[in-house]
This record gives sequence, C-alpha cells and structure tokens, in this order.
Amino acid sequence: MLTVLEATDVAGVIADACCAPLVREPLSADEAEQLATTMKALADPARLRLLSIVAASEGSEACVCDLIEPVGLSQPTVSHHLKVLTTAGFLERSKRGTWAYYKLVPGALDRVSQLLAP
Amino acid sequence: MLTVLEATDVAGVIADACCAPLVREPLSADEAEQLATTMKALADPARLRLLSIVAASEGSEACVCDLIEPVGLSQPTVSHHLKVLTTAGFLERSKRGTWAYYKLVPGALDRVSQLLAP
DNA sequence: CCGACGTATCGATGGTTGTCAATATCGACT
DNA sequence: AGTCGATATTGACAACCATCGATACGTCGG
Repeated sequence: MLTVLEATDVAGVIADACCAPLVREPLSADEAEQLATTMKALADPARLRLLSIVAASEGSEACVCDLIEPVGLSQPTVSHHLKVLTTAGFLERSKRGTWAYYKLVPGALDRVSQLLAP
Repeated sequence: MLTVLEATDVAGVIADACCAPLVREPLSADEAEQLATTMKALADPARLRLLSIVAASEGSEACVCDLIEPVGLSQPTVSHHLKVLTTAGFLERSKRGTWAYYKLVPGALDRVSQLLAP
C-alpha cells in the first residue's frame, strides 16, 4: 500500500494530439509503474462500485455510512477502499461533523480515459 | 487466473450518450466484477509496457522474441503476460511458422476508455 | 464528563498473483 | 528420424492484497 501518486497528473504522462500515451510509443519502466498504480486502484470490484455509487449520488458526493450497505462489506473494508481511491486521486474527502463525505475529483477518470485512447 | 471475458463486449456494459457507465448509475456486483477483471489486465507495469511496445511496432504487431529483451523479464513470464492480455481481449495471437505474433485488437482499449469517461 | 455513534487504524489471515527454472510442445531444417 | 529454436505450460515460491474483528480516535448530545 501507499505507493502514492498525485491527483492532477494521473500518471505523469500527458496525451498529445496524435495518440494516447499507451499506444504512441513504448512506456518507460517508470511510466508503466505509475500508470499501473493508477489502474490498480480501479482493478477491484468493490472500488468500482464505490466510485459508481458516489458518482450517482447527489452532487457526486456520499458519506461512508451510505456506502457500507450497498457494497455489502464491513465498515473497515469500505474505509480502506475509499482511502485507496483517494490516494489514487479519484476521490476527495471532506469531513462534516461526525461524517466523512467522499466526492468525485472532477476530471480524474477522464484523464485516465485519455491515457488509454485518443 | 482464468476468469475470462470476451473481447468485444469489454465488460458487458455499453456507454450511452449521457454518461460513461461508471458514473451513470451504481454498478451491479456482476458488472463491477467484469470491469475489474478487465482493469486487472491493465494494472501491471509489465503488461502495460508490452501493450505499448506492441502498439508502437510495425502494424501494431510484434513477436514474442522482440518483446523479451525490452521488458527485461524471462520468456515464460512474458508469455504469461501476453496470455493475460489476450484473454482480456486486448491482444490477438497469430502464429506464423515458429513465431507467435501478437497484435492489438482494434478498439479494445477505446472501449475501456469509453467505460471510464464519456 | 460520559456515553453513543461514525470513521479510521491495526493485526491477522486466506487467497491471489508475478516471477522464475524446468520441462513440454511444436515447427523448421538437414 | 533427429536436432535446434521459439513458445507455452507446469510447479513452486515470495510478495501482495482484500477482508474481517478488535480497537482507537473524534465529535455530538445529554
């Protein structure tokens, strides 16, 4: 855990006009490692469901208590997955009172999408 | 290993005009499982490098012998990763003589890209 | 101040997976 | 047939990861 990466430069690689980075030229070892880290965050069914539930919520925002029952996992496990998604830059956390709200980071998914195809 | 999925319907989910499936409505357990399987194939640095090398080759095609040295892994390991990518629908294999050529499946990456963002 | 509640962290555990060496398979060439 | 070269499969092992129960942390209401 905790191979971090920043939210705004999803994998340190930018798509140009021609082609997506993946198919333009061979990835370096470092680039591949970073992209893989990002993809790993999306390579889990629980996390994908969490993302989609958050996305479909009011204001693309949901609190942990609303997420536990839909995904059918324990509260610690849900908390863990949310942390992974946050660390990967897909979600951002804001605490209001006792509750923690998770919100989609605008453009984060789009950037990953752009890395794969033009 | 060997949780398969077909090439042409990347995750059994189709993007519509409005939103990508991921952000449109909550994914079902099955949909999430299938999408996760697809993403897992892309969540490894060696496989990403293999994909990018194949993509950057003549005719988006390369034989195994050309891939071993660039990624710096053993031949069996490379063969394994190529199989994973093929099973996931990203590559297709064609044997010519002693050599096995792997080629990008047109549109496969694009479909995954569409699943993540409009 | 104390109990109740929502959330995060910790420790343990079972399952998955990336890797390699060894071996099998298959095609080509003599 | 026999050998060699390219690729795939097998078996084993270490590292990683998803999950849970137990617990700690913070915040609100009495």
